[in-house]
Amino acid sequence: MTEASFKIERQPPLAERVYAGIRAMIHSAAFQPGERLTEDSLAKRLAVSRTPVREALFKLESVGLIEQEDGKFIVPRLSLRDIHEIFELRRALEPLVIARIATDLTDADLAAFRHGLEVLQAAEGVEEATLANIAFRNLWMDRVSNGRIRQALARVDDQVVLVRRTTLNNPDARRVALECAHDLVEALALREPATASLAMEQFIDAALAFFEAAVSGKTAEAITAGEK
Amino acid sequence: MTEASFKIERQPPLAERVYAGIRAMIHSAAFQPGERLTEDSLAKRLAVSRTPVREALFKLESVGLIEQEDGKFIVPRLSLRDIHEIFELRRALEPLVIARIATDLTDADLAAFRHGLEVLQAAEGVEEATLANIAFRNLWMDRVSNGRIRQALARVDDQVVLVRRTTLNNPDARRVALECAHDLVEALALREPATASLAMEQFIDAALAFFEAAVSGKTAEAITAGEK
DNA sequence: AGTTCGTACACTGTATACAGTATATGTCAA
DNA sequence: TTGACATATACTGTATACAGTGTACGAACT
Repeated sequence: MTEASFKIERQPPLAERVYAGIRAMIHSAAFQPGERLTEDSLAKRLAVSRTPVREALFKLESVGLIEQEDGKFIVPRLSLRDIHEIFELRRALEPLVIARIATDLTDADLAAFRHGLEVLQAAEGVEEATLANIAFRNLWMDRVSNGRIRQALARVDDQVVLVRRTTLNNPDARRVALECAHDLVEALALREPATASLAMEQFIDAALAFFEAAVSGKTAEAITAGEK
Repeated sequence: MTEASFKIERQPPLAERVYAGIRAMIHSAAFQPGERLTEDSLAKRLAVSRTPVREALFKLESVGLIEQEDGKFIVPRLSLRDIHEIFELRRALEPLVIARIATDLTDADLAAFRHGLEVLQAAEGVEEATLANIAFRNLWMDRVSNGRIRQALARVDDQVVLVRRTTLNNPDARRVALECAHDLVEALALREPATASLAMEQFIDAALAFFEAAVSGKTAEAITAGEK
């Protein structure tokens, strides 16, 4: 038994890797908002057949990362209305789950949060800050015991990603996010559900405010997108 | 211009019809919980190729109507835990949206709700009651302006369907559901968000109670499923 | 009889071919 | 120049073929 033999890793289906690939492209803004994605071009670009690409596209659509219109797939232009929708859903779910987490929190969990916060504080530059943010977010999302709620959150998250980059470019936003995360951890430490819930609401509201500022203030393009 | 020419109705893709078909089968309990669904057999049964069936299966999986396990699709056995998860999500979203609806309610909306309630009262038998219930539910779900929340609700609904039949077989459950619907409409009539929200919570809690009773009291099979 | 190996079968994953449809381009006539 | 029509092009929808893999069943060996 010289070989590592515990994990029999079957490589994931091609469709899944394609999904991850396109998802990553969208995350890194490889496509223009509103750009059309055709099966053929993606298939050629990724050197696979249309079939897995097609499957990946449908899955991306079901998750909300792309939109379908008469069978044509396009990268969504998030309007201000879309952003409000997303944040309304976040406000419905996230304070609730964080309250639950605050109730069930173990000391180990708390330590993990404190560590996540430190990483967040230490992060420099956009890339690092983004990663730290995602890591911090995962910290509590992973602790949601209700799988269906976790899934709903993950979907929202996928959409948020579409605009996150915009926000985190702003140093002010990063600073505020850090403060909010700090407050959140404090609240968790108290193990008071109501306080934690409130902290999360403030976190979300702050994020929304920055998104709005970024959208309405930024470029003419972004503004017209908001009027859709 | 003798022909009706407004709506150019292109018939929906086969994959979508297959999706609807399998969905309907699941709703009408055509499969055993835990039963495996293979692409070939469904394709033959529906007289189409595997391709649209495959697409439909993936979509069904993404919606949560079936599960995937090592690439094999199976009809889920809902455990008690699953049911709790579903209802927790409902409790998070539905009171919130009904509060919003209560705020924005027009007189026409109210009339529609009153009519839906009458239909519900007039319904006799399981089939009719089920239909009336769905209709009533759609009444308020259609009035959710936030498309993303509506989508999240629709997903939950799809899962609820998996067990609804069990509950509505019970005349007591039907009676209580009617009462709850009545209270809900009353609350809406007052246009008091908080009252409506509360009424919805009671609606959900009552439904959960009946589900639990049905699962834990009913058959040995159902009980073991609950222990999963 | 039990265990192990091999073979057949059943399915999924992926590629590819073909058909139907919308869209763009160009040509001809008014 | 403009409008209508025809043709070409690009793409999706669906079917089918083929490969790889897990699984069940049976035979041979111990």
